[in-house]
Amino acid sequence: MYRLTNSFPYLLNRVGVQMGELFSRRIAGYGVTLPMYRVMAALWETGDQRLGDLAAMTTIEISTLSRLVGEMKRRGLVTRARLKDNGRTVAINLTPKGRTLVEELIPIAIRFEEVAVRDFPSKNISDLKTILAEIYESLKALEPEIEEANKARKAAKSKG
Amino acid sequence: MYRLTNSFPYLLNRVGVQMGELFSRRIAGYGVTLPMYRVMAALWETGDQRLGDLAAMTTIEISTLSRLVGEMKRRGLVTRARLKDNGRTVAINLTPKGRTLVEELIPIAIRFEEVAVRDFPSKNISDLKTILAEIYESLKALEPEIEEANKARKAAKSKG
DNA sequence: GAACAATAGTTGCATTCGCAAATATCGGTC
DNA sequence: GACCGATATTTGCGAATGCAACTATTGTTC
Repeated sequence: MYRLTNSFPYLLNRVGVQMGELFSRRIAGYGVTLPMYRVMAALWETGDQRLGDLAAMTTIEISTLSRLVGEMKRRGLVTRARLKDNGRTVAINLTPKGRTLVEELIPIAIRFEEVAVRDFPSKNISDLKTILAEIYESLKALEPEIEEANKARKAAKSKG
Repeated sequence: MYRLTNSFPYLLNRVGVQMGELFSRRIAGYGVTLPMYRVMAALWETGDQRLGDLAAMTTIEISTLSRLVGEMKRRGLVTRARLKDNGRTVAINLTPKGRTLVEELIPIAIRFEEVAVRDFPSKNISDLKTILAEIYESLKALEPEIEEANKARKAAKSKG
């Protein structure tokens, strides 16, 4: 018998939401939100990104990210500038202020992760990370059948 | 060197967001959103729930859930009624219509999960689920240090 | 049994979000 | 080099979200 509470997406989402909520509260005093942290940490790892790449890296929808980056620029955390040689793309980077801040926050993130996984041997955790990364790739296989199912439904609708 | 993209919350969130987005698109034709599905699947597993319990089970914030349940009631998917013996709590249940619908959707959820995990031996997946469930519990350990850090910060602020 | 605290849920309000449309630039074609 | 499709980002707008304040009911204390 199927149980939601034993399903993979449920267990995953629950941990994700909860970690996000706790981390948000932890960093609120620094004046940044969780999405802002994600953007800064992504830029800290890989600087000079285009908006679309940053969206893919952070899994933040692109229009949401556009506004978020605007706000972060206003606060002096990042820079955003059109490229000279290609005016339709922008390059986003950390400012020194943004860099200093994210380097304060990363140890907190490390601490959180450490508490989350400390009951398990590190081998299990690194396996788990590998699995998560591969599952992410596997999900691409679902795309076509989503299209197909929706197409079928639409066709049935217009006929009936 | 720390990398966001190798951190546990990042890998987790990415899979969670992506699965949610794909599943949303898959079920959109049935006229329900992902949060609605979560509520229905939770009620299918454990019926007759109070709002607060349902919020805990689904990790949906309680005021959001209150409105969501209202909308679902309006659509005839669930019932919501104050208890006779305790007027401050409500009991939420699936209607026959809601039950029929969720029983159509659950096989789709099963299918998605199957695709997600099919590259791994089921032992690994069940281990992974166990770990996710235990990590969720471990996170409670972070609560006190969040309070403490924020208290410390507030004290420093009022002094300086 | 009146007063007050605690529990459960709902609603006001400002913010965030995401889709779709609009804008801006680039690359190719004639 | 004007036109058209493709690519990259931004913006308009309605819906969803979450905190805090509010309402309603129950439990407790004197």
